[in-house]
Amino acid sequence: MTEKQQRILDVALELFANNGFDATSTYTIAQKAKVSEALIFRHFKNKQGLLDAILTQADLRIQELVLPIIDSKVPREVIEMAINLPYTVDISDHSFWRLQFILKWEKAYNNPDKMRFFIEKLTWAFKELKFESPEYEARLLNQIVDGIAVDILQNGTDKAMDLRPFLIKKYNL
Amino acid sequence: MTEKQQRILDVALELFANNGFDATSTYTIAQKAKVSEALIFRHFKNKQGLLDAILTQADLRIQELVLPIIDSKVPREVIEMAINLPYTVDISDHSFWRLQFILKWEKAYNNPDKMRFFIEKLTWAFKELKFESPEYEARLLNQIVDGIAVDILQNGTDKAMDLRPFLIKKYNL
DNA sequence: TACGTTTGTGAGTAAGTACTTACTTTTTTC
DNA sequence: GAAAAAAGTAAGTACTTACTCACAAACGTA
Repeated sequence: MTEKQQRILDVALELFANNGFDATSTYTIAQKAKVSEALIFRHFKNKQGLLDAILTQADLRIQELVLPIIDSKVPREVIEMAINLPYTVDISDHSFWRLQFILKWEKAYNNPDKMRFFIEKLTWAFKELKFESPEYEARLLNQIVDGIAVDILQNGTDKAMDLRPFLIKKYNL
Repeated sequence: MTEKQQRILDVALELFANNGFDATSTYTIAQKAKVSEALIFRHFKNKQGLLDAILTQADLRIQELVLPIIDSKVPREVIEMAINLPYTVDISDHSFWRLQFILKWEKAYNNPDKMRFFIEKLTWAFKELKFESPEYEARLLNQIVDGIAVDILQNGTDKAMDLRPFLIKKYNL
């Protein structure tokens, strides 16, 4: 991956995340990345290929973020890490996460199975902690975490209420 | 509002909600609505005006849905209605709600204040019910309801887990 | 140093795009 | 029932879009 290639990906990610895929032209991407428009097509075949390349890099980053939770053997820790998840995302990664959530609204990119292992791990943790309905608890917490992430991404870290202490207490951690 | 005008709005809503605003051309809208493309511009001035008209109708429908909750004087009922909210939305209104959530990702349309009265009512209800942190509880429930709505809209009523009984029990209603 | 391969570009192109104009038809109003 | 207003359209226009192509520069390797 050359430097120009990565620059194209970075610019495209930012523009896709903030203006949307369809509202972003390859011409604009080329200009902002300071390369010729043709280079985009040389490297990524077409506009769709550009998005695919971004999403391939994306999947790695997502796994990276969720892996410590999947790997943990301490139920309490799993729940706590899940609650903290949306707050630990670096601001420089916000564009990337925005794109992730935006694309979920397009059928082709909405893959609920992606979060399966995460939900299963939560279920396991709640079961270990003797919660009455681990499956429901897991689903609920997953939705809460998702909701908090959306809130932070849409309104900024500062405007979003920090629910961590409240949730930690609620779950008796 | 003539029949053709309403037909344009209906078609535009569906296309905007499923393909996105930018990916939907006025030509396609006209074709599906079986009117000339020029009629769209005659009635709604431009493409943006078309979206604005849709959103004006939208605001009324949203208020309609939330009003019974705002009006209720029974705390228990307020919480219960809030929990049920996403499940009571008619399937024929799904396009409309999808658009609402999609547009939230564009700064110009993201107005967190829209939900203020709803959150304030929840806060009031939790306070009445002697919950320890009514503000936090309200925010959390708002996010849960939002999350459930997203889940239903993205994955369908059937695939989404029904969390109602679980939540009703959790809140001791 | 020669040579194949990769990286890069300027100048296209065909197919959209939102929107306008000049005009006709229908409806309303007195 | 005539005149005014509103509803409707076909055929454009100016511009943007994703994408191609012919060619040049840089690079790896023998």
